[in-house]
Amino acid sequence: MMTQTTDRPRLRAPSKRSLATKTRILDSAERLFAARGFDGASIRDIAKDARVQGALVAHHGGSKEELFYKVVARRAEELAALRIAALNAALAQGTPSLRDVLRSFVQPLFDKVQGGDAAWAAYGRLIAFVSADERWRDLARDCFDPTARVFIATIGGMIPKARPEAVAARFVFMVSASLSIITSTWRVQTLSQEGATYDLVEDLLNFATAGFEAL
Amino acid sequence: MMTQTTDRPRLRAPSKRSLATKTRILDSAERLFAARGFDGASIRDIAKDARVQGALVAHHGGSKEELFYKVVARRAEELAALRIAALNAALAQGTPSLRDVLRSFVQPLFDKVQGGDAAWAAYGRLIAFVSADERWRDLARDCFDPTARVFIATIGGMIPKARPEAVAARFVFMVSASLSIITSTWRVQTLSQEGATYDLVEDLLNFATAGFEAL
DNA sequence: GTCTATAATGAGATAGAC
DNA sequence: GTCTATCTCATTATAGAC
Repeated sequence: MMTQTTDRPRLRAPSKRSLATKTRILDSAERLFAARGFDGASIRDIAKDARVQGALVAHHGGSKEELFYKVVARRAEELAALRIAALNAALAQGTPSLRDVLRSFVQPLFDKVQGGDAAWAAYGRLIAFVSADERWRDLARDCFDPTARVFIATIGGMIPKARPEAVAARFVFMVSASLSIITSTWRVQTLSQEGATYDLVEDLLNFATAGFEAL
Repeated sequence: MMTQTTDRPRLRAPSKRSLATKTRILDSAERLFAARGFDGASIRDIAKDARVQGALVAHHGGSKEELFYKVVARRAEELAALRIAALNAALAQGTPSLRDVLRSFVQPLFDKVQGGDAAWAAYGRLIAFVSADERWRDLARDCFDPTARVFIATIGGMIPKARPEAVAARFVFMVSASLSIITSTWRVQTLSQEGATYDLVEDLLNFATAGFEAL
């Protein structure tokens, strides 16, 4: 997975220009992977989009698969930190509601996705791709499972009678439903024949909270 | 989209052998598209898997995109019929519960997917791909929206106070969660540290029914 | 309806100069 | 760290014989 073959530290830090190039490559890869999927986006397209020679993509990203990993991992840590911070803020209030806990998982991503940053919007679609395709099983485990475990443990503690598998299953259901907001908002609009915008995140929280409380 | 350029009927019916070949091609395409996605599966792989020359795939399937459409559409009609039949059976009993109505949508696919038929298992993954990628928007509309509308109307009739958009949104949440059973059962097992099998369909129905009833 | 053969393009990866 | 150039292979699609 790593480009470097030894564990020795690099001789010098990368230059500012190099870092900027690498960021541009990762940004382009993120956008194109999100738009066309892993196989649908080519290294050449990514290089062109980043205004860079093809060999540079290999230099900064390694193989195509390594590049995909780097793109997904890049924002995963920030997202995890936001979610854990939101959870801790909720827990600090004494006895948070189940809805507060679920919100602290769901809201940070949507704040980013709907916050006007196109890169985060792309990243949201990327998460949906990763979650829907067993091919990225290891990647999902590395990037998203640690946070999920914390939330599942917290939720389980709030519903002592519930079996752990039932909590985990409902959590996966909720995550999947939340990603459908990113991939399928158009579908909700088509099916309800409504053009108006509509706060799907609040609706998801209503739906999921009730689903958990039924335990 | 169609291979024929005119609407005139064909001069003669396809031979048995031709039909068998076409079926074999669609079966292989279904399996490989489900395993690797649209871009990940090549026409060559499909031809090889079907033990057929590449040109025959083009002859029976048209372009790669047309082939994908045909594969998805092939079982969509049967699935829709099973769902509508289950719904009508539930409605014939007088006043079915919301859970019964939701089950009549969800259960037919899982009966097929878990029924030991590998082709239907592949088709289930295919539906998950189609649902998660806006690229197949038109395909999803053509193949799955008519049935969805019937169910949304029925559910809406059972919860008169609910806004139509809220019902449609919850329906999309439920569909997405149900597809996560196909794509992410391994994830539930990993996150709950349980090796045991577990009836996720019943759990999904509990989750979704509570989510709808909260309206 | 089936096949061989091939056209035309694009893919990922890398060697080696600077 | 960057670039040019190129290798090798796979891709979809189609022409034309049978």
